Formats: sequence, C-alpha cells, structure tokens
Amino acid sequence: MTSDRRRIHPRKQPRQARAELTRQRILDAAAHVFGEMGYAAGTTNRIAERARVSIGSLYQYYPNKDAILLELVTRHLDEGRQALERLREETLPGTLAGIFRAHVRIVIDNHRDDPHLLQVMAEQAPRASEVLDRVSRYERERVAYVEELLTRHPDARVRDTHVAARLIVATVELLVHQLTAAPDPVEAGRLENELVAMVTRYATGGGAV
Amino acid sequence: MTSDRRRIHPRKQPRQARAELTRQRILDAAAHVFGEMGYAAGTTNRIAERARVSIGSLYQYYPNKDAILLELVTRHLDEGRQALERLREETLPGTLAGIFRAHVRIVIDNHRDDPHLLQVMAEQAPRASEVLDRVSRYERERVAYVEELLTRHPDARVRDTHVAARLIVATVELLVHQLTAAPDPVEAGRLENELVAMVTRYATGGGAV
DNA sequence: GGACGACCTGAACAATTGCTCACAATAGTG
DNA sequence: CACTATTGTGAGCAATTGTTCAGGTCGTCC
Repeated sequence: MTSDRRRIHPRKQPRQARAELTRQRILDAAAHVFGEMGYAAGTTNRIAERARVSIGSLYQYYPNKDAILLELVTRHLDEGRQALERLREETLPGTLAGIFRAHVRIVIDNHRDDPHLLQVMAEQAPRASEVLDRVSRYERERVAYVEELLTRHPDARVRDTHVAARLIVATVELLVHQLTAAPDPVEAGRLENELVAMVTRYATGGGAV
Repeated sequence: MTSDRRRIHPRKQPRQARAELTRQRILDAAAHVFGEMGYAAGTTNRIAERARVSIGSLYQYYPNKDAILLELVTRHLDEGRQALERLREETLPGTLAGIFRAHVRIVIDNHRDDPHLLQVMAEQAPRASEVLDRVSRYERERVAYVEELLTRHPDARVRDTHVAARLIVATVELLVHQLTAAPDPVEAGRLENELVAMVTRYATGGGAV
C-alpha cells in the first residue's frame, strides 16, 4: 500500500529554479503552521494555502504529510549535529563547565528560531514513525558524547556515567524546550547560566564549579 | 455552538450502580487507548470498543472527546496535588535533600501507573484548551511551593529564587516523564537518587549535599 | 516559434472522525 | 406483574482530512 504510493511518488530533483523556491516555500509554511497549530491541526491544505501554492504542488514535492515533518526534523537535527561536531573538533581542553556551556549554547541557539515548532517535533510527532527514530538516534549520539566526556574529564565525579549522561542530555534538551517555549519564557542568557550551573554541579559531584 | 451542545449534554449523576461502573470502564479504556496510540489516534469509537460499551453510552457520560482527557488529567493532577499537600503538612523540618527526595518520590509514584498516558496528557493534549490551563496552574502551584522553600531554607543558595524554582520543578517533572517512559527506562530508585542529587547540588550552590 | 517537458492548479474523492438519535434493554417501584 | 425512569445500543450523519488526477501554464532549447 504505502510502498506502492511511494513508487508512484518519486520526487525528482528540481530542474528549474522556481521548483526549488516552491519547495522552500512549502517547508517554511509547514514550519509556521505546525508551530502555530500543532501537527494534527496543521493540515496539508492549510500549509499549501500559507505557502501560496496549490495543494497539488505540495504533493508533487512531498509524498505525504509525514514526509514534510520528517524533512523539518531531519534538517533541525542535522544543524544540531553539525554544531556539535564542530564543537568536538575545536575544544579539546577546557573545564567541564566550559564544555557544558558550549553544549548548552548550541542547544539554545538551535531552538531560537521557532521553539514551538520544535515542541511539535518532539511531542506531536506521529508515534512510532521514522521521525521518532531519528530523534532518538540523535539523542543516543549526544548521550555517547557526554558519557565519554564524563569518563575522560578529570573534574567529573559520577558513579554511573551512562545514566548520568542520559540525565544531562535530557535535562538540557527538555528544559530548553520547556522554558523557551513557555508563555513566560526565561531569558536565554540566564537560562544558559542556570543550566550550566545545574549540570556542572551534578557532574562534579557537588564540588567546586 | 459548543455551549449549546453542553446544554444538551448535562450529564447527570448516576442513579444506579452499573452507571458508575460503565463510566469507570470508559475512563480506564480511554487511559489505555490514549497511552497506547496517542490522543489523535485514540478515537472515541476505539475507546468505546475497548470499554465494551456502545459509542452512544460513551457520549452519555462525556459530552465530547476532550472532556474524557480533561477528566483523566484532572484526576491525575488532583492525586499529585493531594500528595504534595500531605507532604507540606507532615515535613516541616529536614535537610533540603530530604525535602527534595520526598518531592521527587511523589512525582515518580504519580507516574508509575501509566507513563505513556502522562506523556499524552502533557504533550498530545489539545492546544490552548482547558487541559493546558489546569496543567499550568498545577505547575505554578508547585513552583510557588519550591520558591518559598528556597527562600526559607538555610541551605539554599540561589540568586533568583523564582527562576531556580522553575528550573527545579521542570527538571523533576520532565525527566521523570522522559526517563520512565523511554524504551529503555531508568530504574525508579536510581532515577530518584540522581534527580535528588542534581536538584540539591543546584540549589545549594554546589556546596555539600 | 514551436514543441516538449517541467511545473502548477484546484475541484473532487475516499476514508475517517466526532457525534446524534430513534429505539431497545434493564433496574427500581407499587 | 405492569409501568416508569434509567441506562445501553449502533447504524448512520455531517464535517473534515489526506490525497489524486485531468488538465492547465510556464520555461527552455532547437
């Protein structure tokens, strides 16, 4: 069923410039509509309407509604992944607090565009879909990174590095989501400071920061 | 529109025992279906089917789908609220860590039944509805409680008590959600210890636990 | 400039959903 | 038993949704 449909919908590479433009307009509109109304209420017709594109065009570029969200998620995760990759190469030495600060800053920056959209991605996303797979794969990568950090860095004092890493990654990600998308959002700079303090004190076993 | 419907649907108090039973069956089924499939895919017909009750009966007890989720949420929040109330009366003295531990334990216990359902409540809940109002009101109560604690308790060392309280409440709530509903959940006892450590070290300014 | 393919259009379809209503079954009362 | 109120039933309606398709418009290249 679904695989047949996918065969009927082999979206091609655009040959003309306007095609790429249309594609981008659809994606922007989808980001806005999903962020504003959530995934369920963000209908494809509404997305097409906001993109000033016919519904037919939308389905020329995306085989179904899920695919739109999937691309949105993929792009977002890739940005985060790249930023973390850069961080990993640049800053080999440094205090734990400094490393965590860079980490936190990346996550905050990565969410600055549209916090509500990201909330949709993490929450309203269809269950058990490829979207969730990608999100959790990305999460596992980050946990692995932090776990290695906790193992290697001399300031780190935790018993179970794996559980601690899971705690830290989840804390940073979830609190940034929650506290920047809240009706009364915490200011970014302060949020960064508090998150760094929290996570660092936890990882250093309550010792000096 | 909606208000007219509500007038047509003044659900009465049940006069016979079987009515209360049916109501409970519907609620249990809804909890299961929502937890399993999410809010959008958890259709009223599916709920009725699982409750072994006709769809008509379901609508005799709940005016619409939202009302079912609302009751589920209300009950859950009330349980948490009552538990916190009891805590507040019992334990006036104690170390910060001890108080936080009691707090964390309540949240974990409150989620033990069906972690996935709670995820639905917090996430898939219809946007800008009464459900969200209740959730955020409960959250504000907890923030106020923690804020007062941070102000009064001698061990607490934080600059901005309000922001710190928001961080702490959000951390406990979100991490319990995330790490008990994950595919590879963290064991409850360990989660409690780690959360208490994290929050306490944060609140005491990195000093001794 | 004509012709072919890339691109775009939007009315309409099939499927699904929340929900209603006319009726049936059951419990309580005398 | 008969009568009424309470509770239960489920086919089907109205509305909405994701998606398709027959046919247009536009760009590009000979």
